[in-house]
Amino acid sequence: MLKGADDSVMEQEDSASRRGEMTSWDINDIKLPQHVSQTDWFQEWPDSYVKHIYSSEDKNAQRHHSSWAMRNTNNHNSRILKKSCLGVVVCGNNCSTLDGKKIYLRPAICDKARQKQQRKCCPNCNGPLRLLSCRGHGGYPVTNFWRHEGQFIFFQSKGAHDHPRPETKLEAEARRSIQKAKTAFTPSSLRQKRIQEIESLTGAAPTQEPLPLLLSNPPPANFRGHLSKSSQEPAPSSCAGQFPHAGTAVADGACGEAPTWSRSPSLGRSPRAEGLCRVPAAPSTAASPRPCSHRSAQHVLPVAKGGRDPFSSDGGPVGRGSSGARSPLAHGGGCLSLPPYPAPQGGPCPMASGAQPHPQGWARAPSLPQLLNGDMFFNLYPLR
DNA sequence: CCCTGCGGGGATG
DNA sequence: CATCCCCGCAGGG
Repeated sequence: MLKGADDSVMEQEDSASRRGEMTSWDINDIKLPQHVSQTDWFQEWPDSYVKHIYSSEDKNAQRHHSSWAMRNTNNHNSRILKKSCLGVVVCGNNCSTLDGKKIYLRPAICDKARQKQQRKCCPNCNGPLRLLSCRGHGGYPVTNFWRHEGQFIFFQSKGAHDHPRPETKLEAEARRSIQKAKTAFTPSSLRQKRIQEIESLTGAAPTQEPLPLLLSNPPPANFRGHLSKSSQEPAPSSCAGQFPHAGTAVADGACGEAPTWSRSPSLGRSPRAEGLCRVPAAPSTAASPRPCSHRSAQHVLPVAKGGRDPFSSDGGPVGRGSSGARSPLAHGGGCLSLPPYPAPQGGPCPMASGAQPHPQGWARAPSLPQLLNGDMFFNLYPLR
């Protein structure tokens, strides 16, 4: 409300240290600052032990949103909401899209949905999907805390994400709905036939490929609806697909490599299991109704109760000396992880502004302002 | 279907 | 005591 849009980026850094007003408190304090001269714009990608004070009017803050995939964690304290990061879903084959981007899907928040998600195939190459869990906080997932106090909503994050950014919530939703729309026409059983029909008619591979939206397609009609609905939460990063440079920013050499893969030796099973998913070298021809069937391969994880996180690669946190092993810094910066999907004009990124100044490696944001220049930005961000 | 928040409860330190 | 996690439930889109 007091801020200009254009200073959102620099502001963060600023806000963090603004006269100690912002940092002199801890989410656990009995008393939090009562008078705050300025509230922060909602931060879409908070990272690295930051604190923010939002207006209690801020929709995103009210909903405790984050573009990181955060799930509710019970801390047995109803006054402070705690959420922990689920990491990011990557392609087990470490494939790249035609424009060189890596696959960084948003882990489903719901446990069940997440398990189901992992049984699906990479939208790009049909390979198996793998959940790269977050261990940015002493071997544990990064945690975010929210506390509603009077006129403000206090936010604090602990830990630095040690993985690429997943799709934003809107991007994930958009992708889902597109896919659904694509398959909606055909009642499952007929799908195959249908596709073949189309194929024969058009003489070309049906648009039914692995995952359409991957390579640039118009966003679903309802996308706009989504956006406008949440016009309060417009956004940046997602204007990906359409922006050439977005792709370059993505992972590539920098991000998805080595450390990433060395990470989960024990996932489910032997990597062989992936074989079930056909993994064409050339995604473009992969087409056809692929029955991705590496199902059983995954949920096999014997979930010993108490074992932590059955989904992710390994049992415990620090356990495998991982934290030291994969320092984000090793990846060189600039991993935007903009999803390979096209982004509707105006970009979905619901949340707001900024780019995080913290050079922790992954968290380099694509500077919203760069993507959306002035006008657009303002349109998306009605004054509040 | 899935997201979100709540809260009981177990495991571990 | 603390923190971590898992699970089911309920409300809502």
